[in-house]
Amino acid sequence: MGIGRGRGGLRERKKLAVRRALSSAAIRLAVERGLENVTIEDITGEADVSVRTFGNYFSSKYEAICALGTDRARSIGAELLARPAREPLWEALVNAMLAHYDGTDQAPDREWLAGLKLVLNSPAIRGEYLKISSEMQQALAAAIADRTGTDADQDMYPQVLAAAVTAAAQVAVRRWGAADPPVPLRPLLRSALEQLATACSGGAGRYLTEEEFEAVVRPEIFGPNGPLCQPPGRRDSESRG
Amino acid sequence: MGIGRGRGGLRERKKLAVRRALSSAAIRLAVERGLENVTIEDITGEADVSVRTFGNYFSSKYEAICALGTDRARSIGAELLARPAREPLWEALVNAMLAHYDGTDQAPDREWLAGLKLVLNSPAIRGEYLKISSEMQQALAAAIADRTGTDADQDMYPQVLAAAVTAAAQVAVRRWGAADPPVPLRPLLRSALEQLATACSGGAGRYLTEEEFEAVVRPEIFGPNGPLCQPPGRRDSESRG
DNA sequence: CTAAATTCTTGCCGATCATGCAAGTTTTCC
DNA sequence: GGAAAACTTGCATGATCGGCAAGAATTTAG
Repeated sequence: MGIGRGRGGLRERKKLAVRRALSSAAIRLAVERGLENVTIEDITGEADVSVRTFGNYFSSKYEAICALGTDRARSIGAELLARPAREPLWEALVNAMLAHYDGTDQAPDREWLAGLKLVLNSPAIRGEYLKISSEMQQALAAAIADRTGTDADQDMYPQVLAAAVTAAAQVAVRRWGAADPPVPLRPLLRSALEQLATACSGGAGRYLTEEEFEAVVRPEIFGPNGPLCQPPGRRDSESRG
Repeated sequence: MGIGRGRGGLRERKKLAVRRALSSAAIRLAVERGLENVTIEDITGEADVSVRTFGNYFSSKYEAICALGTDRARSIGAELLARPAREPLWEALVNAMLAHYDGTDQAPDREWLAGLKLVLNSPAIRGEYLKISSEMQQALAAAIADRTGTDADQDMYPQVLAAAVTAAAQVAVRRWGAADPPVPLRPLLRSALEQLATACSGGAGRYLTEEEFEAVVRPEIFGPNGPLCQPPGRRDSESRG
C-alpha cells in the first residue's frame, strides 16, 4: 500500500535535515573558531553523524559551508518565474533579485552576516563561493529562457543576461559585505543593476553623456546627501564629480 | 655582478619557469591520463622539483592546472589599456576581449583545446576555473577604472561593467568548448557581447522590439545559412589598432 | 503485515594532500 | 667578498579523500 510518499518521504526529509545541520554547524564553527581551526570531525560532532557520512554529502568542508548559500541561490529562478508575466523582463529581473535579497535590510541576522563576511574574505573558500554565483546564474538562465521562450541550450541570450545580472549582484553583495559602517544591501543592488543597464547600453548604439555617466556611476547613495551609506562628515572625503 | 637586475632578476625568472613548468606538466598529464590519475608526485617528476616545492607554488593540483589560464587572464587589463584612448569604452572592451582571445581561430592548438575542455568539464576544477574569470574581472575593472577616471574601490561601475563583460565572455567560451563541430571562438565572443549590450539596454529605458530581439538572440552564427561563423562579406573587423 | 529491494550510514583502510620546521643551497644586495 | 634574504628540500604530523562491505533504516511490493 504505498501511500503517496512521493516527494515528502521520510528519507528525503532526513537527508535535507542532515545537509542543513552539517552546513549550519560548519558555518557556526568556522565563524567562531576561524576557518582553519575547524576539522570535519568537529562538524560531524555537532551534527551527530559520522565523519564518513560527511563525505557522502560534501567533498570538502568549504563546500559544506557554502551549501546553504548554494541552495538559496538555486531558488532565484523560481523567484523570477513568480513575477507577473506582464512585467518587462528587465524589470522582472531587478525585482526578482531584490526579492531574493529581501529581509537583509531589517534583520541583518548577525550570524548570516558573519558567515558572509567569512566567505567573502577567506581565500580558501573563494572557489566555492564563486560556485554559488554560478548556480544562481544557471537558475536564472533557465528561468529567463522559460520566460522569453528561448532555448537555454541553443541561444546564448539567456546565459548572457543571467550572467550579467548575477555578476552585478555579486559586485553589490561584495561591496555590501565590505562596507564598514554597515549599509542596506538592496539600494546597492538596485544601483549595481542600474549601472549595468546603463554601462552596457553603450554597446547598443549610443554612448552616455557626461551627465548620464555621472548620474549612474555616482548615484545618490554615495552622494553627500546619502543618508543611506555615509554618515555625515565622517568617512573619507572622496567626492569627485 | 651588480647589474640592475630589477625585475628581470635570475630569481624571478627561475620562479616563473618553475611555475610554468609545473602548470604545463599538470595540464599535459591530466589531459593524457585523466584528472584523477595524476598525483602531485607525477607532476613534480616532470618538472624536476621536489614534492614539497610544489606546495610552495600551488595549494592544489587544480590550482596548478589553472595557473597558466590565471596568468593569461590577468593580462587582459593591459590589453584594454593598450587600446587607443579615442576608442569609446565599449568598443575598446570588445576589441580588447577579441584581441585577448586572438590566435584561437587559426591555431586551435590541440593541447590547449584539450586542456580547456578538461577544465570546462571537470567538476573538481570548476572552482578554480571560476577563479580565472574572477581574476580577469578584477584586471578589467582596474583597467576600466583607470581609463574612465573612476575609482575601482569606491565606485561599483568599473566592477559591474567588468563583471558583465567577463561573464559574457565566459558564456561564449563555454559554448565554444562545447561546440561539437568546432567553431571559431571570436564570432561567438562578439555575439555574446552584442547580446549583452542589447539585453541590458532594456534597463536603460527602452525595451527591444521583436525584430531587435530576434536579430540579437539568434544571430547568423547558428542560422540556417551555416554553422560557419563568418557570414560572407563581413569579416572580423581588424585585430588591433 | 511481512519480506524483499533500495538507499543511507558507518567503520576501516590505504593513498593523497597540506603545512610547519629546520637544515642546506642559491641569489641578491652592499 | 660576505652578510642577508629568498628558495628548495626532506621529514613529520595531522587532515582529507574515496573504495569497500556490513549493518540499519526506509521504501516498495505482495
